[in-house]
Amino acid sequence: MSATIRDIAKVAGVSVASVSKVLHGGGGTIRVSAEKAEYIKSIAREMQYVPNVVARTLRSGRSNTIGLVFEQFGSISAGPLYYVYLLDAIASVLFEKHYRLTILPEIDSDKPESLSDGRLDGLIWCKLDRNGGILNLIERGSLPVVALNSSTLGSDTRLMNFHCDNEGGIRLIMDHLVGLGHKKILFVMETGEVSTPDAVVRRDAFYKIAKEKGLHLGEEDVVQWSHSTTEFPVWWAKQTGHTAIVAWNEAVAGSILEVAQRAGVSVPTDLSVVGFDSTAYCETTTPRLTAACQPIREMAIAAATTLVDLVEGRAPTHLRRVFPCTLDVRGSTSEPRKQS
Amino acid sequence: MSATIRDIAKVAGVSVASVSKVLHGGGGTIRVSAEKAEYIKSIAREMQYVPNVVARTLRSGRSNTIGLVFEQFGSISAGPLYYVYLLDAIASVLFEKHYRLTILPEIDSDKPESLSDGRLDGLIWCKLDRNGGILNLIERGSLPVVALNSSTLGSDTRLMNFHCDNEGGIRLIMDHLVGLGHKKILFVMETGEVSTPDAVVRRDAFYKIAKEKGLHLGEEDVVQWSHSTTEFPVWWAKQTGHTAIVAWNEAVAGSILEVAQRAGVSVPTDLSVVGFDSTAYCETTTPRLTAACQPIREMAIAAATTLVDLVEGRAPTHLRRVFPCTLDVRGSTSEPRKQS
DNA sequence: CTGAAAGCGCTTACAG
DNA sequence: CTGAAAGCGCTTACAG
Repeated sequence: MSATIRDIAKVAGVSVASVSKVLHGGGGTIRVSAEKAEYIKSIAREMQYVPNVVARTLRSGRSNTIGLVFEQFGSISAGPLYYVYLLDAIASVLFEKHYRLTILPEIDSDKPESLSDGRLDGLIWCKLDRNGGILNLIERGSLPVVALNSSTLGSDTRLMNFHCDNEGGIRLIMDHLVGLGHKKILFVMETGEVSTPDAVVRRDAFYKIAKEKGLHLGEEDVVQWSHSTTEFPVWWAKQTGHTAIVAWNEAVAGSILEVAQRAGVSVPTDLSVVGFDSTAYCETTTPRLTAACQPIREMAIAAATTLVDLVEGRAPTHLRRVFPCTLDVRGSTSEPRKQS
Repeated sequence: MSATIRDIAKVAGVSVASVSKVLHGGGGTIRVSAEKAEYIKSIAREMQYVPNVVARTLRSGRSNTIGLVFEQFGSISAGPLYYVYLLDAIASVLFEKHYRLTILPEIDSDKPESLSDGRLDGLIWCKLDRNGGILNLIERGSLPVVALNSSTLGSDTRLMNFHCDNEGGIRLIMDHLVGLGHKKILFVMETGEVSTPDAVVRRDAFYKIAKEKGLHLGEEDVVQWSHSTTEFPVWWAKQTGHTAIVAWNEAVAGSILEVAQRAGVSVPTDLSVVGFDSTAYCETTTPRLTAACQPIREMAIAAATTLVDLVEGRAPTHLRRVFPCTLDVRGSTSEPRKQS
């Protein structure tokens, strides 16, 4: 069909080695005179030669392609921009470095070893869980992997791990709420995301910091709601006395804002709501959402950059990088209503 | 490093052909007894065999990978969910059919022929422009390509083309506005997206339909603003007499809503604003955005499905599919203020 | 029913 | 300075 290096060699009357050298560099000892090189190039142009990258990959063992695994890729179109920022930042880095980006479906946990099937040079895994045994297989595998937002991994792994300081973020939130005068605070997780690494770590930080502050918050102050949040009105009717909600991420916080409005609950007058992530999404809610901010783009850029370093044989300086969070105070939090 | 088919053949004492047959199916005439097959499989498991997909691709000419080209990938993180829906829908279809999805950087228009470098079985191209000469090269090339939202392509191409009925959408918008009593309407494009196929087609439809309705709208009723829209207050101060704005997409409409609010212009009381696309984004603006709705997900699903059909040798039924638009009336449009 | 062998298109040590 | 040849790991006609 399309011309190969061999076809060109034949037409030009030289060896395939010379053609390879001229067209693709490489080839240590080969040397070709300038005129001959020009000639080969002209023939290649004439024959509309397109190098077969698959063959080169097979031979060289390098595909110049990085894989990306999103746990719950579906949530990308939910509205909040967390995953979108991630994708955008990773893509920018990779494209600039002349890598391609392949989105993988959620991995069949039976055979993660099939990731080293030659198509990928490395992998970025978002929200990798320490459960599931995938972890061991990945560590054993030959494929360089960088974890992103997989806080529960702990430090007992040789996997590169980039995540934000979730505890620090929750601390900022709690400082803010307690500073406003809130004492009874509810932490909301989402059914189906209960075992998401970040969610778990944030919940634990919630307990820990509440205790530090002498708030006496316990299991009854942590709930799991489904995205459709029929639970909210029921909960509100129970008059539990909570004056503020901390949602584990901005998506959940956003849907709480909506349901609260429909239920006639006024935010922040009746109830303060705080989220986590703080993308531009928080500017579009009504009221605008107070949220802990993690530097998603920066984290994604660091992860992608490091992975490429790893692939190209440059040793990374640290195995683990934790990014500090900040707090963006917007309109969804205020002092609690006077106790009635 | 990792075991190959040949290693297994050696250990099992059979031919590589048999191993290939047992492990990957295929191989027409080969027949292997049940016990021998079991034995081979057990050896493979023992040796932790992982098939090299790159080698298979080189041999078979099929990569099971589809490429996706977004013109202006950067805009994905701007907020509106148009591109996100597209990505999500395409990914779902491909994953289900066991294809991988590779995001490509914007293509070097010098050598689109390098797309057929063996790594892709097909390509989905969003917002492909008829300019640039890429078109011809693609048509000539051996790679199956499906265009998505590339309305300006016209019907003189043998490229598959899936797009919405932009003119129909603009007609719905104009019917709505004129029905409310608007006569002087501004069409807003975005600098840098002026040559985007959809934008061009929508602008032309705007002219055409305005004329049909006897509105006498001309060049002074179409403007290009930059995303930072410093232009809005300047334009508003000129008192042009426009009572409604049609933005070429929801992103532009959204930023107009913001700037208008900052400029103290009340929407829809002082000014009606309409957008195009109508993703969930339109529910998050203040006020909620009236917009023409194109069935983005459905279109993306159709495009991806058809491309896979094409790749796998099933002939598509039509070369071109146009999807009708609808109108989602929300809070950003109302009757014009009484003329003063 | 099974195996030996060619070949997908490239790169790269090696020999001249 | 240049070319012939092996080999990346697989698949598949072909011969036995």
